[in-house]
Amino acid sequence: MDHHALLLLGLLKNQAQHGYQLNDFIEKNLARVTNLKKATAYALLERLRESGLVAVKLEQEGNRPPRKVYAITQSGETEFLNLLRTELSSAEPISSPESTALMFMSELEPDERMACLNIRLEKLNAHIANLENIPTHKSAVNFALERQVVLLKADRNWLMGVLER
Amino acid sequence: MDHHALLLLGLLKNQAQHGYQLNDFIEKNLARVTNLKKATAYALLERLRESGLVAVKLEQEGNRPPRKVYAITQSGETEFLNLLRTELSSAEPISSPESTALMFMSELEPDERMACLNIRLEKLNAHIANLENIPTHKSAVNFALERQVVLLKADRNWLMGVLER
DNA sequence: CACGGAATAGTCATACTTGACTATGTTTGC
DNA sequence: GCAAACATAGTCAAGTATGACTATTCCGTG
Repeated sequence: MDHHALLLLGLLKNQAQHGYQLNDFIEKNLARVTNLKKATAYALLERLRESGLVAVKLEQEGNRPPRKVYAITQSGETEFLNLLRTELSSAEPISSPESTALMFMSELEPDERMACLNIRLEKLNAHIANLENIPTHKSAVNFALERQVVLLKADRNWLMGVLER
Repeated sequence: MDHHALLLLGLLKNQAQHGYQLNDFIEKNLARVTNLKKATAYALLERLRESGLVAVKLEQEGNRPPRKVYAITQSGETEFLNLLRTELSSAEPISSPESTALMFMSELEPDERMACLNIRLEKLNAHIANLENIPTHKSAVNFALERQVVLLKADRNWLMGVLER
């Protein structure tokens, strides 16, 4: 949850926004580096409000449905910095679901195993190509994307090595 | 959840076990490649039982508390292979909490930023050293650990590059 | 100017996860 | 020969996450 809160607080620190705006931005620009989902974001915003880390103001534009505009509060800013320091100093093991599958690889017949891993390789390559085609991204996201590419490439190269054995 | 189920089914396919045994093995040997927690495992075992993927038998040894011994069923084996194929073919973006922090790095003063990242670097190095000191691990876990080391090293090397800029 | 599709703005039931807790049995150092 | 530490075997309340769903408004095109 912490990193989700960090993300929302960070975006709100930059600019007060309503839920739709936040989610739209996340879906369109950050989907590759975060897995925060829409419903989760709304729920989290509500929790942040309860904790006093963000403040809500109702707003209506023309006949559009009314919006809740969220703004970061003073204690929200403090919490943001605390979370940022903590997360930036941390290094958790990288545990993607695939690690589990790799443990049991040998339970499949060689043919099938190779087939699955080749599909995986294609997907990794597609992800990488996709990321590298983004026109020099908004600088904030930059580092996260760069790291993502580095990790994906390391994963791909390792996988290619395994396929050769 | 899928990969958690895959892990439990895979362990049970190898040998019928009770909850404590499973959790003990996971904590002691797999903590570096999975994040399945004890309470989660017990809850998941119950769900697997409800779905008929595992069968339970009560057992008692001496005066010890009675145990529920879980064994994989026929349909459990089928499901295991399906999950294995799916996960082995998949390639999700690697989204660790740190990615979010990296996006907001620039919100910290340079000094503090460097300090945090250096702590992170130390932790990455410690993780790597730790993994490399494991005496050639049980072969099943092998690939997952190997990949973990590869990813951690890629992460570390990238971080060192960033620190130099 | 009507109609379909996209944008806006969420909600909700359900499922999943986990820190903290309970409770008994076994071993070990002194 | 007993108290403390450790192993065994879980449970539970509370917190989190999300796919599926609702409902209104706007806009472009025929």
